[in-house]
Amino acid sequence: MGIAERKEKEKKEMRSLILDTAMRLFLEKGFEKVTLRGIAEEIEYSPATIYLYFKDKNDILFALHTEGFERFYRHQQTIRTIKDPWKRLRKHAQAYMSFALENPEYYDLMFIMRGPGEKIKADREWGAGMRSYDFLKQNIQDCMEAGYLPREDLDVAAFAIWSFTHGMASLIIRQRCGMIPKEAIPAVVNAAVDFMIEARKKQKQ
Amino acid sequence: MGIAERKEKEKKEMRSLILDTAMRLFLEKGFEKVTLRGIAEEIEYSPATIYLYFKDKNDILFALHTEGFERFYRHQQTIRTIKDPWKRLRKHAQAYMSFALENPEYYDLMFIMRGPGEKIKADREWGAGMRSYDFLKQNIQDCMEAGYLPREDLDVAAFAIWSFTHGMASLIIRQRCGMIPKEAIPAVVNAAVDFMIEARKKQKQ
DNA sequence: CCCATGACTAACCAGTGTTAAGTTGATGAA
DNA sequence: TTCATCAACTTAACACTGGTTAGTCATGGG
Repeated sequence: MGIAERKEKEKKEMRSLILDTAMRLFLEKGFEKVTLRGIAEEIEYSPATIYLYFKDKNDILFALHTEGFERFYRHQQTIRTIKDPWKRLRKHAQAYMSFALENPEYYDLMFIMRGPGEKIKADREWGAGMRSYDFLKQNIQDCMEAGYLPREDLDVAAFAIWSFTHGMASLIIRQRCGMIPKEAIPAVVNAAVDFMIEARKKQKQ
Repeated sequence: MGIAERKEKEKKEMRSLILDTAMRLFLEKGFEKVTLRGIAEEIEYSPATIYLYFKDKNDILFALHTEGFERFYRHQQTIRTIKDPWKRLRKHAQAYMSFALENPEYYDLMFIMRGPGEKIKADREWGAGMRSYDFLKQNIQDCMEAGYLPREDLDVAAFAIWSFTHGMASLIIRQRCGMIPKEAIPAVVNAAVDFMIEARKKQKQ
């Protein structure tokens, strides 16, 4: 089975070569500026070759989309081990931001870009996103139960916190923060998390 | 001067007809999906006619961009009359959100879309945005001075609050809130503002 | 009657997604 | 060793779309 096996591997490699290149072009050119011909040229194959590995252009964006949520979820899981719910929530926000800032292309695709086909809503695409959202909600609930946060509407709290981190991430990624010098951004983000979340901590009674 | 005057008026009307139509198409089709041919068809003129009123496509986006910041600033000014800084800050957030939700096309263009020509940064484009940002900062400072907020870093506080509202606005506009039923959105937004801002209020000592 | 102005027609040109048809080189049976 | 097969890959084209412009025409003020 050596040969079939090797071919299988090569096929996978080609797929991820295309995927990686597409993602890199996203980063560089942004937008729908990613073109099949562009990808093809970059990997030094003909445009038609790509169709041997992907159904069409959307299929590529789709694959990147799911891949993004996969990475995102894995990235979040690093905070699982933190015992104290409050510390965990804070790290949660930090992890969110570090994912966004270290993977701006993925973040953009997942949370900012007008979707490749807006119809895919109830699909397992959303499922992957939901998994992460539920993880956040669980974390907030733990904080409420531990007395760190007043027992308010869980959905509202989750939406508020998510909005806050997403707001920072998308302002930075879409370059609306001209007033903040680039090198100061991580510090400002951290301070903002303090301002918004840390300062909201209720002393355990 | 009757004739020249009338022609002047007609020219202005045509300009804003094009602008309005372009903006409406933005709303409907979104994206860079706005095409000169599309606008032309909509206003029932030939594509070439548009070039009599605008240099090129970017010129149109540009005009919409400035128009957007103009409206935005005017919208914000309605809260000027509120005396109590804390009430004013809360209304500020609400006004931000109502602008965003009532003018999603403008909001998208101004704060989310990858800019039509990213280079225009230090320009008066940014100036118009800055004016609104400074207004927010002033409001926050008033709250600090009135003892409603602890005297922390003003820039951090402004960035945090802006991020929060922008996060809500952009999640909603770019339809990442599948978990919230459409009709519940205004209420959730309000509750989130309470959660994030209202609850952060420090009693005057 | 002249011609400036506003508008239109028609086309150009550069892309873009996509596909049909051909080429080639390795694979594996005869 | 030979050679049909087949998958990978390419070429070339199709069918569009979109921004843009050159050339043309009608109308109405002077």
